[in-house]
Amino acid sequence: MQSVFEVIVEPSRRAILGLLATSEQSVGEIETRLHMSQPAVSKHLRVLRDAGLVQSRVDAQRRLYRIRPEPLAEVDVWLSQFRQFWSTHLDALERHLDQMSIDVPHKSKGENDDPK
Amino acid sequence: MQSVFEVIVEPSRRAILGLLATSEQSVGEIETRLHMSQPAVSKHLRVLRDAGLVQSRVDAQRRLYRIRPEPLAEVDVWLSQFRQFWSTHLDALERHLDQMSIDVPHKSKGENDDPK
DNA sequence: TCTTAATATTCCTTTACACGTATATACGTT
DNA sequence: AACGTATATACGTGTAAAGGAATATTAAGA
Repeated sequence: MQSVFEVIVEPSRRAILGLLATSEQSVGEIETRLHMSQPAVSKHLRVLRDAGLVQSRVDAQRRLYRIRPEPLAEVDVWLSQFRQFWSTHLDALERHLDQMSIDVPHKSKGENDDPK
Repeated sequence: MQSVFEVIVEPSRRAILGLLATSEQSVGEIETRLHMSQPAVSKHLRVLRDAGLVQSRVDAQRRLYRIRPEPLAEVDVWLSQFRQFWSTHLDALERHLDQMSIDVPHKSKGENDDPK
C-alpha cells in the first residue's frame, strides 16, 4: 500500500481529487474534464482506491467515484508541525503564495536561493 | 525545479524537515540522528534547498541548515479544498488517524476497501 | 445472443530517482 | 604546507512508476 504522500505526488491524481472534492464523478467525466486517456484515469483511480482516497459505487455500466478524505488527514497532521512558522512569518508566506500563481521565468541551476 | 509535492514524497526528506522544524542542524547532526549516509543527507538537502524548503548558513566547516516553510504553504493551500470533509466527517477521521499509528497487519491486494 | 458502452487490466517502453562508492572541495589546525 | 574534518558532487546501478496501445471485463439494449 502506498503512502498518501506517494499518491498525491502525481499531478493528475491531485487533479482527480480536486475534481471529486466538488462532486462525485464517473470515469468518463474525469477523462473528459481532465483531458486524460481512459486507461490513465482508471489506473490513477486504482491507486487512489487502493490508498483509500476514493471509493466507487456502481451506476449501470458506470462507476461513480467519490472522495474519501480520511487519508489526507495524515498530510494535515504532518503539516501541522510547521504551522508555527505560518503565524510567525506571515508576510513571507503571502509573498510566496502570490509567487506560486505566476509563471516563473527560467532560472539557471546551481545557485543558492537564499535571498539574504 | 521540483514541486514541493515531489520534494516531500521522500520519507527521508520529510524526516529532515521534521528535524529542522525543531531547530537548525548541521549535516553531521542530521546524518547521526536519522541514521543516513552523509552523501544521502547532502543530496536530500540539495533537493530541499533547490526547492526553497531549507536554507543554509556557514559555521566554520559546517553548514547549518534551517527550514524555510513558505513552500509548504502550497501543500496547505491544496489541502484546504478538502477541509470541508474534516468538519463533516470527524468521527471517521479520528478513527483513521488512530489507525495510522498502528502497524497494519498484511492485507491481500486487489480488494476494494469500501467498508460498506 | 449480438452489439455497444463504460471501465479495467496487461504489456511494453521510457524516464526519473534513490542509493552506495568513490572522489572532490572547503575550511581549520598544526 | 600538510593533514583532518565536514560537506558536496559524480558515476554507475537497480527499481519503480507513468504513459500509450491493445485487450479484457462487465453491463445494457436490441
